[in-house]
Amino acid sequence: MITVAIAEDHQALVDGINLLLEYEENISIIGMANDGEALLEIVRKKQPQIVLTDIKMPKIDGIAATKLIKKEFPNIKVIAFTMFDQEELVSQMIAAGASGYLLKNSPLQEVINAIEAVAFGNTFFDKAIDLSFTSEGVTTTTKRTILSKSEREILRLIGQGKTTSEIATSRFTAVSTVEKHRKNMIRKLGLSGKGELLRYALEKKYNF
Amino acid sequence: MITVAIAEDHQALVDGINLLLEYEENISIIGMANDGEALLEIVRKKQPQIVLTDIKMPKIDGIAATKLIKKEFPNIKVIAFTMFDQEELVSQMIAAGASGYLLKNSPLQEVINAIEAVAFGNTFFDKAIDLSFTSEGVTTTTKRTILSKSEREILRLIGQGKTTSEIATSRFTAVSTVEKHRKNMIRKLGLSGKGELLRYALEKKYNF
DNA sequence: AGATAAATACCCTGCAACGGGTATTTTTTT
DNA sequence: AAAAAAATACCCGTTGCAGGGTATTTATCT
Repeated sequence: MITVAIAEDHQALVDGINLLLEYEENISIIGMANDGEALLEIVRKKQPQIVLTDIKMPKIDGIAATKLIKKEFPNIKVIAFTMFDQEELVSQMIAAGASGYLLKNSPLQEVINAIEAVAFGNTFFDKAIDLSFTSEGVTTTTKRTILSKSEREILRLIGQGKTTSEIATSRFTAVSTVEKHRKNMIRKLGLSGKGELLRYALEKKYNF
Repeated sequence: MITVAIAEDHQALVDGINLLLEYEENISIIGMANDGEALLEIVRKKQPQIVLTDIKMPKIDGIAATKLIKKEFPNIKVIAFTMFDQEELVSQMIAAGASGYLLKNSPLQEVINAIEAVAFGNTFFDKAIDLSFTSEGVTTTTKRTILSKSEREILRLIGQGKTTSEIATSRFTAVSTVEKHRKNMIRKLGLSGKGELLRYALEKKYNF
């Protein structure tokens, strides 16, 4: 019997998965949560073998939740179940310790396949996911382009719609400094073009 | 027997609804589509009594699809099933002729309730929907700030990260035209500032 | 203590996006 | 057929963001 906990803020989808697994003899859902905090509670109490989690969630996002789970219970396998197939998110989930990654626009049957594959010790990544970028760096994960503290703060402000000069004022630094951070981030993240950094900031924001 | 057609681009959710309705004796799903175009085909061929449709969909969105369906088949009832609870969208769906509006973060059981209510001739709106704005204007709906067809198309392309000149090229129009549409949208939507239109486009897209 | 990374701040260039007009043609609605 | 709305295209000017440098101070990590 495989025990599973689900975290997902779209109740309709949770219900759907429940219905699907109701007739699966060897899979049992032992807990459901609508946010990351509730998920952690369930995990601590019931220690499922598999956690199926959304990335974009209230309170604690899926990436942070995964890190915490893997830290406390390295044996629990985590599968991401999300709408986003951005490389960044996939790689962050892998870095956090996820064993699988499912997209919501794939058939529900895939959920069963993924749960069984991961329970068996394999990894399971949706076929739509481009894993090319991991080929060289799966083991060395945390070497990836990581933003510095100031950069992340500025990125957050960009995501809130602040302009460069507003950010400079609120941080008591020069406009040129903020601009420099912007450029460095663009370079680090491999972006190009006018709106791309804002786009990136927004994708991260909802995002999780 | 109530006949239903579903349009929804998240296959997982379609599968979930299918599972749910499998054991409902008096509801039968006679067609499924992943985009608006396919939905219209199904509707024309099979003429279901109820159409359950997402709003954000490829090719033809739920609002446009609803208008077309209600124009050709006024007796077919349309229920919106979406993640968005924006006033704007709700009122557009009502204007388009929808009889119900469900949010994806409500229990799946609600789908059955809505289908049955609407099939019976009632309307069904998710309790999370704020309908206060309709009190004065249900009949006169179409007075709201609504983007035109070209504007929406351009907004979609903006959301995809296309620049003005790329959009102009792909639409075989002048750059100045696209710029004009941008400005008009900014005015209509009450926005201001460089990235705001992109931000708006992205917020609508993921909408969520 | 020495090396490395981060944060700070400035230079210059170019262009895409905004903000404000006006005007013509096409489509849609009445 | 007339009126209204949408789509087309152009004008002007301003500014913020990006792309390319360089350089100094402050943390941080061996």
